Amino acid sequence: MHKPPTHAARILAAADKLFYEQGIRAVGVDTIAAEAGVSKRTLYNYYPTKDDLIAAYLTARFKHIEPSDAPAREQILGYFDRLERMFADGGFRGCPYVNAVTELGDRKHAATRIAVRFKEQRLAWYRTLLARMGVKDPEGLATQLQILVEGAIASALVRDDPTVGRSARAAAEVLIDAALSNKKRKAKA
Amino acid sequence: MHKPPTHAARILAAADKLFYEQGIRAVGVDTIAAEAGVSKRTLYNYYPTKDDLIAAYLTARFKHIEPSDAPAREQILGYFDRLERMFADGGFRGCPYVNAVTELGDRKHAATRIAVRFKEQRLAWYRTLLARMGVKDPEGLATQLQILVEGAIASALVRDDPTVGRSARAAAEVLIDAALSNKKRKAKA
DNA sequence: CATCAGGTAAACAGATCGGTGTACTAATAA
DNA sequence: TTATTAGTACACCGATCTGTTTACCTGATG
Repeated sequence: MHKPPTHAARILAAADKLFYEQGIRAVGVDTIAAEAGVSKRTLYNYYPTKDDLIAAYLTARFKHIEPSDAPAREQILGYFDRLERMFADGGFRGCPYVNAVTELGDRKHAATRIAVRFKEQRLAWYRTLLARMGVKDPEGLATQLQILVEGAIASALVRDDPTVGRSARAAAEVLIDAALSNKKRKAKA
Repeated sequence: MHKPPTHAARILAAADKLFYEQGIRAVGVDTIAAEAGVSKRTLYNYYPTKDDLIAAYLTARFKHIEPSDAPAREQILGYFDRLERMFADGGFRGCPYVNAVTELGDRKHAATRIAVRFKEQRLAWYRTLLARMGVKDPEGLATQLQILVEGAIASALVRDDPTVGRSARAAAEVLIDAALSNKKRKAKA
């Protein structure tokens, strides 16, 4: 039973596609309405301003992840593998949250705040898994893993080369192993 | 003896300030002309299109660096220190090249190609220094260092927190040391 | 003095931007 | 049947965009 998508959903889908593929500032409201097959009036009925639509776009992209029961190290490295797959899929255009921050350039914009929260959520995910692994400084290493992820995204974008995902993954392994052997050494001392 | 800046230079300085602070798409040609204290006609006389001005903006930002005679490891870590200082300076808005790629979203745009060349130049710098240090895979580690730099930039931007520079530097140390101890181990074997 | 390159200010062109107002239509519920 | 709701098509608003045109000015050079 396929429920037909509501107007709001079609608008959001069109905004997601166009905003991500072409950029927030590059796409006009008329274009989104046309892509959604909806009159501009209806669009403005659901999303009173373009800023609201931008915020909804980023909110809808916000995929929460929770640490699973799988081994922490595998979960983290698997994340890098998924990254590389995203890079290889045609049409990769970078991180929508980082892109929104740079395109809008306004720290008080609702979209910027959503972006910050997204990155915080990701950071907490790394931190939880690293703490479970018993590394000495989960917060610091979580930040470093996040740096690797952001850097892989940016590098894949400007180089147009998905294999940086593998490089980032390898770096993550070295950092994690170093943090673990550190712990062992400390434990022995 | 202060030579008065030429019109072309004043226009470029205005473009640099406004493009970097507010974004390429967010700034109009009229605004740049006004900031430069120059008529719009004069601006278009020096830079026939906005795209030309964008390309000139990125070209002017292109600071070549050559490996110096200082110890390679110090040069690389010093680069991260300079990064952190840039983050802490008010008005940091990310990497102008990455920003241009995301804002323009056109791989054939002259500005995009300048961005790619810039990153290649940086990569070559790391590679040369790492090769001088005798690490096993200078190319791979250079990519990883570049990932750290890009990631630190993106993270500093969305977090609005300069200290990620330190985290990236620490990660770079771990990666470099691991690559060196690897080499020693191989040499001993 | 005459010329002319290089600058100015300002209007203009044509397109697009975010957002509204209006008049019409189709379906639904009282 | 009639009133209401939710949608459409489309013109319109003022602002802004890149880029051009026009008319004027000014200072150096012959």
